[in-house]
Amino acid sequence: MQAAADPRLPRYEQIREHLRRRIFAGEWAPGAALPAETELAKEYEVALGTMRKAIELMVDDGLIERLHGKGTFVRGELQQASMFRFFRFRRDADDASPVVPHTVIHALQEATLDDRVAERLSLGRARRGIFILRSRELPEGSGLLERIWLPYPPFRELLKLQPKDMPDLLYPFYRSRCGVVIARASETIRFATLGRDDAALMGMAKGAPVAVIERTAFSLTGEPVEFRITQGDAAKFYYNVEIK
Amino acid sequence: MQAAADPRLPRYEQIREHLRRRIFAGEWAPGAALPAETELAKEYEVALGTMRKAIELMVDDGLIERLHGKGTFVRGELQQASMFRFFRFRRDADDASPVVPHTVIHALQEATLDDRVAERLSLGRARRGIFILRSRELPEGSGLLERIWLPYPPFRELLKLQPKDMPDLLYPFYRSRCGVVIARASETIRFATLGRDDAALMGMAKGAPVAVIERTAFSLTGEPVEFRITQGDAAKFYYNVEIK
DNA sequence: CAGTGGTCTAGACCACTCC
DNA sequence: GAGTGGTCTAGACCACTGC
Repeated sequence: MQAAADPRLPRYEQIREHLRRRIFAGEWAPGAALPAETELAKEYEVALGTMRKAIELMVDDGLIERLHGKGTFVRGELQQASMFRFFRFRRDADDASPVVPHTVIHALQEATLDDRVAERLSLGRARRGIFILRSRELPEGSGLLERIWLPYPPFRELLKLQPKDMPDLLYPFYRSRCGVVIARASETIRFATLGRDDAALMGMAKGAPVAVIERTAFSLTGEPVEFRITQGDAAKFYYNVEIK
Repeated sequence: MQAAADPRLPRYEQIREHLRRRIFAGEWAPGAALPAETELAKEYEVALGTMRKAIELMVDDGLIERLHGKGTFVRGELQQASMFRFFRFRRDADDASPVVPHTVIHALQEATLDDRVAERLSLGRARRGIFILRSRELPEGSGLLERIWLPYPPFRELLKLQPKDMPDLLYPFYRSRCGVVIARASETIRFATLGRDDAALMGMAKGAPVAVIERTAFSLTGEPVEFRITQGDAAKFYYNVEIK
């Protein structure tokens, strides 16, 4: 049960790495509680302060979460991942409106993942996988157009679904039906203009400017498991960055 | 010398706040070293661990920086603030080319700050201030067009300059000539199309798509002291976001 | 070498949650 | 009240920097 990592690293780094592996190995499922810090300190034969440091680092990593008086828990889904956070679709910018966008599935099918997608998903070369094309619409009108590529395993399950049974939120579905927890994502933003087909799907003019967000989503184990390209009206794009 | 903050807060929070104030008050200039942690622990009459916690928080805030074996230093300028980080202007994406963009000053003058700008700078109402219009160009060709608004004090000094004496990098200049250190900034990204005049200045077509970055920059004391609107070719805009 | 920050210990007591 | 994480102490020793 001892950490077998590089002994030149501080103990708390070794412990962090070891606990991370145990979480990846499924010893504690997402949402489950880790042993109390005093337990873990005993188990790893270190002082409480050292254990706390290791745990704090994992909290910073976003891997676990601490709740005073309750315990330390493996983080569930990635939060704040909605593509709508990049856009201002609300009528009057009054905040408290947790409207769930309506989803329209245009395609849900097997597909060959081309080289670009295969590279993002760290697949050796082009392979069979799953392709989804969908719109996400708010009552106000226009919304987002989304293309999603998934590797065949572990997402084969999705092909058994009727489009009408597709959930609005995919990540909880990935977890419950495919056993994959999305823990992290990398997104790039750029601008482009709409091709004819996409324009028709979005109810916008051909050549209209759009913001394009490309997201690679990673599982708890750090593997890229989903690649997604989302397009939305550039005029409604809005994003904030804090630097220090 | 003791912290006079809310005594219900943890000691390390009180100490953090107190040290922050002392830095703002100029007790240690940017780049200067704070006393050693053992000294500070004695001064505040706390254990070393408590002092370290307070210091770690300030490091996370970006206010100070620790160097093993050397000391703890007040951070100098805001880093990574270049507007070019939002764009891909490089020829072949070969990285190691620290090219300093060439700056062209189109205007440097007194101006009345309109309500929108005055609000961003937390000025009661429209006031006199300074307006700068400049281009930042790379050898490759097109670049960025920048509008900058500054309140009259402490930037009056700038008006004595000839445009040819304006430095490429403003923040070090603000510090050395106006006594203002930029410590933090808030940026929003949106999309627009070029008006006729801006298009001419940028050597682009009227109506061409641009990414617009609006930045409010804050001094060490937390006051907004500069408002800036930067425009660049939307086709070259590129930004990355990591979420977890 | 002296002086700095980094790691680690072995405790004590407090604050919060839940039964 | 039992169990959890949060705060704090008073030390020890290690690792890095610069004279």
